[in-house]
Amino acid sequence: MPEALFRKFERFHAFTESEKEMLIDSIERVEKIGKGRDIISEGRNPEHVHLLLEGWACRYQLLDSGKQHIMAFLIPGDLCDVHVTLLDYMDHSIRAVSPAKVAYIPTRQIKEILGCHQRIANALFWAMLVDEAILRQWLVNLGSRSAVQRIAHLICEMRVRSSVAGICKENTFTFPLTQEELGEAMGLTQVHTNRSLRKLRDEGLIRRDRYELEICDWARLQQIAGFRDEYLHLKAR
Amino acid sequence: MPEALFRKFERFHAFTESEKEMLIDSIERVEKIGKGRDIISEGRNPEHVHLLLEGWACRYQLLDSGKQHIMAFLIPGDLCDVHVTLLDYMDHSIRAVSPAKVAYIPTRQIKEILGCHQRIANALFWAMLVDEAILRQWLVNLGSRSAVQRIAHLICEMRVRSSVAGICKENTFTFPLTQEELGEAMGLTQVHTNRSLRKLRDEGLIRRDRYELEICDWARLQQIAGFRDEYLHLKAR
DNA sequence: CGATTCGTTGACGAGGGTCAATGCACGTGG
DNA sequence: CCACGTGCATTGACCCTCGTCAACGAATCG
Repeated sequence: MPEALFRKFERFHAFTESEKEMLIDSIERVEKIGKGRDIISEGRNPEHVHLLLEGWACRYQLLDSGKQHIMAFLIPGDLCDVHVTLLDYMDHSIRAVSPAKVAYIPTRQIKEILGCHQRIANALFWAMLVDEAILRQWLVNLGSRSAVQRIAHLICEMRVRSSVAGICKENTFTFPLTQEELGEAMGLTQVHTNRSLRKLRDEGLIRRDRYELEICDWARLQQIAGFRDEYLHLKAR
Repeated sequence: MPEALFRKFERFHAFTESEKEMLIDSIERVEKIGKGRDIISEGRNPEHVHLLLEGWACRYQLLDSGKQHIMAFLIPGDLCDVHVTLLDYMDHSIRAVSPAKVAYIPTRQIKEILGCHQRIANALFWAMLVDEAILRQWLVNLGSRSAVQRIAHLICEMRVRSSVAGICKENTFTFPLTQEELGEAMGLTQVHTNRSLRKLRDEGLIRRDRYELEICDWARLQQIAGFRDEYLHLKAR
């Protein structure tokens, strides 16, 4: 089931069949989550770690102002909250931005794996470090780039990550965000997000049909965004 | 020597004397780093992990535009780059923003500790998770708050972290940033940073004397910033 | 078939960027 | 001790990106 996870981890090191089986066996159950529903809510420590199998999700936080800010997008193969194995408190929430399918893995199991299976533990650790690197890039994005650049950069990132997860065919992949959500992530209003997207479209860089996104000029899109993929640590070693 | 590190880790769990000794013994040497000098540069994988003992440092990245963006501030007790134990590539640089003292720990030693000493490994893991949580808050900061709020929020954070590290007396602590650096971190120009700082000063919230910063109204500063310290995971368990 | 959600467009204003000059505290060398 | 240079903070004038408010379309769904 979690092919996307294995594909991602192969960047770090390939798992043996028995390791894969162990991971699959640790899945307690799989659930479908409706679009817009929370997978985990801020506050308490859940008893499961969640692995996204299908669809997109986002980390987000509610603000005093009533607005919310999106801090990350998760795609198939991403673990939502290895955090909770060590932190006693979720400091943000995660919700599905499209219909999603989620695997529930008991926290206990993850702890056991972390303790007993060095190789898998390292892979999880590695995945967390990459997540952190992504977070840093988002920070640079918000802090130092214009609206158009920010959006272009996010598109570049999600395209590469989708490729790694095996859900990007040619130059087209699923990008199931409303302009409002895209704005919430990029620190922009929905209106300005709309205009910026339009610029990218008018320049012939991207095309959108419903929630499918096609990249028409990959080289120029990267260049405009200032995107370089090193931070995703793709090179298999 | 690394009292700040131990103080910080106590939030997670107290170390035994032998564990402390092991960490101290793993230090190969200690070096002074001049203000503005790089501790590690983007690119290759160094053979040491760096522990900050005195002074502040920052993670930063150079941009195509020639500008740079600061993605984190490090204070005594912070490990700069546990990353390099698993990632083969530093995707950003770290430099001293004030004169600093840095302990060099061979990567090999850290790997050994991660493999053999579960408790210490967990503590390192925990520290990384907290760093990630901090990063997420910075993201919210840049994405959803005004200049004054951003700066106020950073001040709140650094005050709490300084307390934990044991380098904040009463309401005063060392805040060795130029307005330019502060701006580079908050996504603002130096000029606007100046005006925003002035507002905080005029409102009687903070006072600055050289690089000492005094917080005059802690409650209101937090309120303006929208600061809540949960994300720092302070509660000792 | 409305009802709702999401995208599109316009008008206007404000927060923050840019450019540039000035002041102030140093540290250094003569 | 003064002269000078340098790094940093301060302030003003002006402009542009992006936010706000609001209305209208288009698509989807029960």
